[in-house]
Amino acid sequence: MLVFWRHGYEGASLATLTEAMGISTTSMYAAFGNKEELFRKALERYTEVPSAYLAEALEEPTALGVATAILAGTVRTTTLPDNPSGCMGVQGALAASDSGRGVRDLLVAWRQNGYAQVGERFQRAVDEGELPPETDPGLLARYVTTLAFGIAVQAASGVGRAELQEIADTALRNWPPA
Amino acid sequence: MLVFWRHGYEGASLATLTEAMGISTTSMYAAFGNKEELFRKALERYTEVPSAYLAEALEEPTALGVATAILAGTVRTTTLPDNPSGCMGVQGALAASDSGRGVRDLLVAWRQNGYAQVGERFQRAVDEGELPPETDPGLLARYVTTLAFGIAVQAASGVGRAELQEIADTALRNWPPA
DNA sequence: CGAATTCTGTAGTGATCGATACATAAAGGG
DNA sequence: CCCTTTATGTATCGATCACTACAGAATTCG
Repeated sequence: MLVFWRHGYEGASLATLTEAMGISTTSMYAAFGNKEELFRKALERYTEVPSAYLAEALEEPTALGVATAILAGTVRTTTLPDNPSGCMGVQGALAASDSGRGVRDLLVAWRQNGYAQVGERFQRAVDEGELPPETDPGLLARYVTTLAFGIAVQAASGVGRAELQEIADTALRNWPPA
Repeated sequence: MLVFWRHGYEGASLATLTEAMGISTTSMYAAFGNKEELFRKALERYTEVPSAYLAEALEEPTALGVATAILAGTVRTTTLPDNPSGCMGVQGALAASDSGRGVRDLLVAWRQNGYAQVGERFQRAVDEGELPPETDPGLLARYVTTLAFGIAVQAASGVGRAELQEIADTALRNWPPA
């Protein structure tokens, strides 16, 4: 997972992957089938562990709490000292060759899924009367995820954790934004 | 340039590149030296043409005008119907293998340069008294570029122009954010 | 303990990568 | 008009890609 995270899908060679996993190519193919399936499993694990902050954030009692937890989790996960900088769901395959289109589409769906979950959570906040009834929960979710993806790109560019957290704080000082 | 824009640096093969340019590999190597130099030239052209909105935006009379023009230009350029979706400066090489580290670092510097230009422009706005003196122009620039990079990721994921422009409008409705 | 079965490492598959050597075609100068 | 020079296309280079065949090691079960 760390290799895919750091180098992306196409930038991670089988040799590097198997060496990091401590197994040989044969064992990897017996266990996963091919490189794309291995990436799918790695993405599942990434979702469950480093990106677990998303599911936890959705359980925050208020919409602002959700947004705050999402951005704080993004900042933390994209700037872990011993892990690659950035978000695997973003830099795993943002652009790819024809052979990597399957994984690229997988990550598009992964990001879309994150957006949809946040949108449903904000819809609930509207339904419950926490957010004004004229609020567009989809737009709000797109706004928060856009900030998160932007933070991920900045982290991949080497921007530090403190500065990114300041950006998150600044953005959410005005809430709801619309 | 379009091939690099669409497939990224490592996802663009020499065969695809030369076919799109209408020349043979020999002519390409005689003219540019190698693939990395070709990418540098393509990035220069990208900066001068599709990304020209940045330089124009910096000449807007107000800081809000600058931010508005940057985000509007980002939305427009990342969702051109006949061009690849997204920003070449982001998806060109966000993650890469070891052999692509040079280009990855080049794009990190490219994004950092964009941030620095915006920061200087906002510093001028502070000096001229347009923005409150306690404003941190660097933080403001990081905020705007974060939104721009986030928009680029969303565009690469297939989000449409109208929705992205709504996000930009929503974000800048509160200005300055800090 | 011994035979069958599962698993793992080594070596090598064709395909494609970026990059070149060589031969041919076009262009420039006397 | 011919020779020199520059530029281009073809065919191929070694390296590496994802992937697999085969053989030996470990394990399981009678």
